Amino acid sequence: MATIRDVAKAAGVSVATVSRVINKNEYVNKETEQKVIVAMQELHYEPSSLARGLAGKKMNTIALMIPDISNPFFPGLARGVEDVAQQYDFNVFLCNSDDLAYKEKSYLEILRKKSIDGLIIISNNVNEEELEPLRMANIPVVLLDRPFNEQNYSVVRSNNRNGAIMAVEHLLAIGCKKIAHIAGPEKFVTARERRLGYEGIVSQYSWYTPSLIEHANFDIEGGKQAVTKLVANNTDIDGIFAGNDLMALGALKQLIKLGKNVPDDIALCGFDGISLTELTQPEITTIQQPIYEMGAAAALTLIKKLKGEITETKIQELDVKLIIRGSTEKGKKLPLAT
Amino acid sequence: MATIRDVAKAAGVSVATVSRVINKNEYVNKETEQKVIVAMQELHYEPSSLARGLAGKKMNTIALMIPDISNPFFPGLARGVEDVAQQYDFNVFLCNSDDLAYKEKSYLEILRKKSIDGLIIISNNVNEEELEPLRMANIPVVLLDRPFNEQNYSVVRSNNRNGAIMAVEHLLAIGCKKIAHIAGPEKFVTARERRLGYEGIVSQYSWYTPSLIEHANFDIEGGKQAVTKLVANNTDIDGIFAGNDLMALGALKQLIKLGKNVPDDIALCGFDGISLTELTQPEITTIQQPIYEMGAAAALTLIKKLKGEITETKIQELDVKLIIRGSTEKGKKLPLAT
DNA sequence: TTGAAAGCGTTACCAC
DNA sequence: GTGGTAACGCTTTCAA
Repeated sequence: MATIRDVAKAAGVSVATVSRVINKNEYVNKETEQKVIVAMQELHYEPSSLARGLAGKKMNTIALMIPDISNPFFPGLARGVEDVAQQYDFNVFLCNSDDLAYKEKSYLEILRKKSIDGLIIISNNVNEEELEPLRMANIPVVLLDRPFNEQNYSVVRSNNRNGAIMAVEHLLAIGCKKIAHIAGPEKFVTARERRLGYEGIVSQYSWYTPSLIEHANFDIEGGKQAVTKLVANNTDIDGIFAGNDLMALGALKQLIKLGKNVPDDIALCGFDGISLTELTQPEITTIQQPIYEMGAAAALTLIKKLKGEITETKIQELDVKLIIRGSTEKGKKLPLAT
Repeated sequence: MATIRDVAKAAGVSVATVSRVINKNEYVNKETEQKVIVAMQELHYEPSSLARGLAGKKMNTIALMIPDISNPFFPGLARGVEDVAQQYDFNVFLCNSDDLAYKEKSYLEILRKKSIDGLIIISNNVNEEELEPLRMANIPVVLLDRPFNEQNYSVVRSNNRNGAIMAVEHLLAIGCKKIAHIAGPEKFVTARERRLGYEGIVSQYSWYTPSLIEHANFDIEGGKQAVTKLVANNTDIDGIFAGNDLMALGALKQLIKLGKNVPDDIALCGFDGISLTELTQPEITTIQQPIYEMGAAAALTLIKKLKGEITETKIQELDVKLIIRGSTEKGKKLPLAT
């Protein structure tokens, strides 16, 4: 590997000059610049990121900390992040935390040691204090999807509460008379916001009782279990708003197993817009978050901060969208699955 | 951030000594060691990876180059890779190539500049020549899933041909009399191997004709299109072996749309074992690859190479497994979806 | 506009 | 066992 010295020698100039043409900051004589460029090409010179980093430059590396890339919600986000990063010549470290505080902490340390430039994080655990070392090290952080604090950090999230309202209103619009909600764990801001959206609407109705809310884990199994309980406790439910798509998927499975017709007996609406909801029979109506765009927006915000193009912290709340599919199209004839 | 100098000063020893206790290679007096350790803790000293890297040490960073993290096949692999990496204190760069040669090339350059220690790659494009620079730089490479060369690189893959044979034999065993195959693009080794496995079995039968093989893209749309053609050209097909699960998913959708009963009219078997196949109605029988384990094995191999615990290149061929589900359980009464 | 040289925080070699 | 110090490859300040 050729070094900057080799280039300098080959071009007959000083190391400093070569550095100047690499960084394009200071003025360099056009002719000298050409000589240097030629020398760089001939030697296939590639600056060492390490050395630049040590000398105080950015590494063009960010980290993306998510609970679990194998959860279908995250790959889209990750792709959005990585695409933008790629576009701006950044690389991204993938960090799976499993939403475990100790893994997150351990990563935060490592990332500092490795001189990453910035962090995009999705976490329920992390707080001001844990991020303090990054603040000290001047490493900007963007909170994605689940902000714990919207004052001191840039945040990218979607409008969960509105989405929930849209979901419930849609179920009402198609004629549902008693709508249950499968809520995610309360430790998720997103779960809380969606529950609040649901409650905001249904609490005006006389049929509403708190037992229409069933909490469950944000996964398929959670959806199944919740449905079982819900159906046992409330014989006349005719609509379910699931707090995320995975739970909706589980709910659908279980409803079919229990012999319920979806949507005619019970209509179902999910939240997230992951592609799995298009594969079921019937397909699942859902509140679509702009997942990819959220990742992309987070990455863009972070990179602009790193480049100094943004200094203030800002909140980006992206809009969600109701996607109507078979699971709420009552009375429509669907092709049989078996 | 405290540096090694600060620690040395605080402990009243030389920088070299501190370095020694950090690296635990050479002998250091127990007492001095203690002093140093105490000093490190008091100053919250954390060695800079950059500096270590510049000085010739490994960065404990590997790259994972895959086509697209949002393709459901890859997150499991990525998770396997990252888990093992995490366990050995490595970080992983996520690189989405979209299977595009120019993106791959660009990444290969960047990775070299950034002094990554090793690479795990899934690619149809990359070849000996393109990886030469890494070889020169002494950066080990592990080929995952789609080896282009099994001589000079360590390879982790699964037994595609066997899997295909298992799939076809299963379809025969449940009574299928005419089995078609939706094959992936020929540029994928995996697609070719599966097709060969299929042909190996069916070519012995009198009903076999090459028109039973339909090529399509490895995605849902591909599966749909292939089914349309297949059904149009071969009215008496009663079994389909899809070259991967995404195609099987599309195939199922289209079969239902065409009014076919799966499995009674046409049985269906996929390949990969991604979790989506459990969500459909009926659930899809598939040949399950140990996806997570493949990622984990690749990472383990790479890291062992980096640690010098392995020197030779080796091939790991993991076994696949037939998972029987509704799409091949003929005559079994399934709950209705609508 | 350019060059010399002092860092950046480690490691590793050579002395003692 | 331990210390001194060149070297890793670059950026940046200071002079010229």
